[in-house]
Amino acid sequence: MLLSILPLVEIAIFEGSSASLKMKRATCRMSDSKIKNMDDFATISGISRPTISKYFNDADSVRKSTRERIEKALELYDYRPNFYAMNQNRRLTKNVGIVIPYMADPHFAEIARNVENHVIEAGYRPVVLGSQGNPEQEIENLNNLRLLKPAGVLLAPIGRMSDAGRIADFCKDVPTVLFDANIEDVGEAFIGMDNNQSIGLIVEYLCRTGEPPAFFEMLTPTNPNALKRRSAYIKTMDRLGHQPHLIQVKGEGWDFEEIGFREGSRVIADRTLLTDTVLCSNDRLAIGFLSAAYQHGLRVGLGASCALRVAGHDDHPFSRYTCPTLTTVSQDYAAISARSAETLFALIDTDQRASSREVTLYDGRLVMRGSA
Amino acid sequence: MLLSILPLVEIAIFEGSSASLKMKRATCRMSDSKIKNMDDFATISGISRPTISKYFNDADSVRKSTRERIEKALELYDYRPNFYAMNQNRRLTKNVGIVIPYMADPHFAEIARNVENHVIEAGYRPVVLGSQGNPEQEIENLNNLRLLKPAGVLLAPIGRMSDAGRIADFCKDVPTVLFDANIEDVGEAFIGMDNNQSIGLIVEYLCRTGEPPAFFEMLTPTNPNALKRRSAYIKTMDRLGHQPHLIQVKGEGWDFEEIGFREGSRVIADRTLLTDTVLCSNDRLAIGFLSAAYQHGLRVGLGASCALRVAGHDDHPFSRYTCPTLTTVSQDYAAISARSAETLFALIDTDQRASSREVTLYDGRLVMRGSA
DNA sequence: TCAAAATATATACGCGCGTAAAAATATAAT
DNA sequence: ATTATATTTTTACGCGCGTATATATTTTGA
Repeated sequence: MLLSILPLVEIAIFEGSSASLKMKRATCRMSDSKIKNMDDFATISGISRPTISKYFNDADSVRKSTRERIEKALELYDYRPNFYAMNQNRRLTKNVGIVIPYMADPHFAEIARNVENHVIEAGYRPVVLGSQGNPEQEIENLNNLRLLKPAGVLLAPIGRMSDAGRIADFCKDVPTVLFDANIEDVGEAFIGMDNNQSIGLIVEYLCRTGEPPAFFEMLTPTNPNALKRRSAYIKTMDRLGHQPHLIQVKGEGWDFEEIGFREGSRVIADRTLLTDTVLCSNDRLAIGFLSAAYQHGLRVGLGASCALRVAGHDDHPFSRYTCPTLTTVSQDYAAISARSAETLFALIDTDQRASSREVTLYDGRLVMRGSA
Repeated sequence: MLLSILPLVEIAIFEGSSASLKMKRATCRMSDSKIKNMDDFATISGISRPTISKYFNDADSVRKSTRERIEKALELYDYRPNFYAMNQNRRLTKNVGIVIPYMADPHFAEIARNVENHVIEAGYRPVVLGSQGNPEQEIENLNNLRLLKPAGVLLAPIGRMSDAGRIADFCKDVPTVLFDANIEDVGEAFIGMDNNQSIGLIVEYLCRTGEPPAFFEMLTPTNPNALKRRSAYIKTMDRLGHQPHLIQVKGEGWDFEEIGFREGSRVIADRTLLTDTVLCSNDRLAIGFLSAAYQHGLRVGLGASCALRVAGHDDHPFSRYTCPTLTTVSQDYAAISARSAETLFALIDTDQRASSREVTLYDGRLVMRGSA
């Protein structure tokens, strides 16, 4: 029944600058008036509400003397406009939505953090949302963003499972830049990494330093990057004159370490591995695989004493702490997030849609660690 | 200047039941009317707006025939009330805030997920917020929750750095149950784990199966549980007639793996370790320590062939994939989250503050894996 | 000093929805 | 059928703030 639609809302508010907050906190105690709304604040500050409203929209839009009076009052009474009421009847806000596929994945958490900073620096207010790997929640996040009337949205889609149609509908209403994972022809632009280059890089490295790698991946990956990596692997192996060897394991959901561990264990136990080198489609799978190898007594790493080489992809925050540390390809987070933000702000500023959908791909960088 | 206060908002909306959504999606295409608000929907459904409003507040509060008419209309036009406008002038909402210290930590992500489910089951709408380890953002989260007029809040505080005074202020206005980390006398109740019991458990286990453990921890831990664990360690060692040995390392922030790795490396290199057994204050430190041991060629685990035993605390989702897998104490997530939710709902239902602040502590369970 | 330009005020309405009270209607009970 | 009860409708106002317009007050420039 319809009643059981119970939305879950994740909200977190972050204060960029804090010095002023502390000041306010220190002084506001003396006058414990109950400033409930803008009207109250207008009254005690002796300034009309429309002017106060203007100030909060853009502090430089009021006369300097007025601004100083307002800020003096702000130090006495720590009033702040109601964020939700604010957006209710605004034409254009300074809100920028940031939607990522999975909050609990440190990989995405780091990306979000990065993008967030760019948004703050540009004078916008980031609104970060996680879709928890659930395409319906992804749509829900976008619908919810709509209510905040965002100036634009930076969206890293879940991927293959995403409801492309409804996302496209959203993009018609709100300027949206896709990043991390592409959906063909959706959004004004896409910024991501060049899986072709990055996989080529690590496959070449592995081939040069030992046996050609097998490719360990999920049979039906959620992320479209995974599919690109698969074909990039095959292409590179072909180019180097090696026979591609795909290990496509079963598994659904986002518990990649578990899948890497379970299927890695199986592969090792079955002795179906035709090579001593395994390239995993992403670091989280590799982390599980490493654990499986350890438990089977297989020493992973370079050199004669090792039975196996394992490499990953993404430079997951955790890959520095695996045993051995994980050789991988790092994404240029900085460039991707900077460019995504820039692209969106350019769209917002020109107030027009992109004439053509621009796709920007950044190169990965080889990170040589202990595992391969 | 005050202008630079740029709040960051994290929002995610989750649809509990989805069958109805799909149905709506399938049928709403036929009539592409632009239902913008409740007035529009009232008009097309032929029912007055106050009744519609009543329905969305509680579907059972309207006559069955009316309800059916509304739901028939809902299938044709997929209208949903504006969440933010809804809360604007409500006396009491069904919103329940859930605030956790750090979103990107899989440990807290799992706890949040658990609590969330209980809130949904009770017919409330969870609003999950992460404080990113930042006490100001924690306060900001609470302030922001206030705007949503929540029926209650489940708060896992950052800990030692939390602004206890302002949190207490919040608790005066909104029924709040603390969990995971306690702040003395703040909130209506606290539900957590019994660090005394859990540390006693693992210290006893370690002593019985090998050398008494040293305690590896941060000198100035963020989390108050860490302090309890420290004294529990000392107490248990005393009781067992062993000399406590604290290894208190420097380090700030939330990058525990890095601290565990860096300081673990130092301790191992310095040979200041007086024992072959190390109990880490939490799993994330242990994960870093394990990595350090591996890099120093120290074999970790039980048995004669191993040079070191390492144990953790919490049963972090990742501790199943370390090399070796991590022996630890698991928190009773299920019990803690269930009890926290129950306690809050009892408070909400009776509509009165707790007569006395109740503290409930659950036992930990020993998880014997490979590392000790 | 005085007019022109810039800014602030007063006033009013809008956003999308909650909620209260009285009037109208439908249902249940007799 | 009639009365009593339960629901719905009408009407109106409130929440906290954006925004528009006319008016009043500065500030600026000459």
